[in-house]
Amino acid sequence: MVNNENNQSVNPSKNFVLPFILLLLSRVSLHGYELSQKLQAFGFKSIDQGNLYRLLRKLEADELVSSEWDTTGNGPAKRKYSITKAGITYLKGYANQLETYQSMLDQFFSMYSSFLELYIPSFSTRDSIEKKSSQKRRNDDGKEE
Amino acid sequence: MVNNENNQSVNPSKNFVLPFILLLLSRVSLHGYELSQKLQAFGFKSIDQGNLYRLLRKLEADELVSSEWDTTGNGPAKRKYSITKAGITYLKGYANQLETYQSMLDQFFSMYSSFLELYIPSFSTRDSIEKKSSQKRRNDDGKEE
DNA sequence: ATCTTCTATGTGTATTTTACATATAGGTGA
DNA sequence: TCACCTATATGTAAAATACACATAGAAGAT
Repeated sequence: MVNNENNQSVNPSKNFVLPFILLLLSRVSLHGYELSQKLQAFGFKSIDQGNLYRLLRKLEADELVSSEWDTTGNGPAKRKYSITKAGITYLKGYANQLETYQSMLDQFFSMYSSFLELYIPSFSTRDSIEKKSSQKRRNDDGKEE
Repeated sequence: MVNNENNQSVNPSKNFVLPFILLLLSRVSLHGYELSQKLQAFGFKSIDQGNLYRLLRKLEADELVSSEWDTTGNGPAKRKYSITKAGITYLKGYANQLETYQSMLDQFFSMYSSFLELYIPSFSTRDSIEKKSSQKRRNDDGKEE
């Protein structure tokens, strides 16, 4: 799933949750259960717990994250995940993919507005849809290497 | 994949291409090969031809689209697809899903900007990233029913 | 004539991803 | 003790995707 070389899939539908995980871990170390909650707050309404834990072990095997047991605090032991250098590199790559994804959504809604005008003629006189339209943030991912 | 009831998956990573297909067909009837090209223009760099044709047959079985053979024009016969009423209903539903998807991306890039500032201190003085930020288009899908 | 290339629609199947069910175990409060 | 929350994990079915290949009409080149 995480490809060794930079042939990251261009299809945005693949592994959508992955960049969010890496982004969250880039700020602070978290364990799986916390991640699950933060992802829900992000808008992921149905992350499968089992698959999330499996994914984290896979990411660790691919060395995008590292983990250690956290026995402090209450409750059962937690496996605390941190992002690695390789993980940060991948985060940047995934962010680029998500940008193209976002521009596809912009195009979708631009065309979708026209569709609504066709089907609901009164629609164009309403101001509830403000087109975010064309992508401005572009061609700069903050590379410094 | 296309669920009969309105328990459409909330996970935006599923069937990302589907709403784009329905949107394209909402404007004009197209055959598979044309769809494939329009989707590439949309940004889908790697749609699998075989799976696209299979998906279209599946959509027809689910009655979101209908098809008829088009023997006019040159070349081999084309199967011309049109959207159905049910297809339009689903398009609206998928558009709502894509909106939540878009707001997730907004949140991602908002947080990602902070990440870049941490890792590339000079970044904040540059103006190449203009935050599109918070979602404005919301809570109105043009329902008139 | 046949060869290549482009258009156009498909099938077969392996791999990957996702969904759903279930197991284990520590801790808290009724 | 029982229910509930936290926390991690496995087993497996179902769905989606990737990759290979088949068929066939038409156009233009050699």
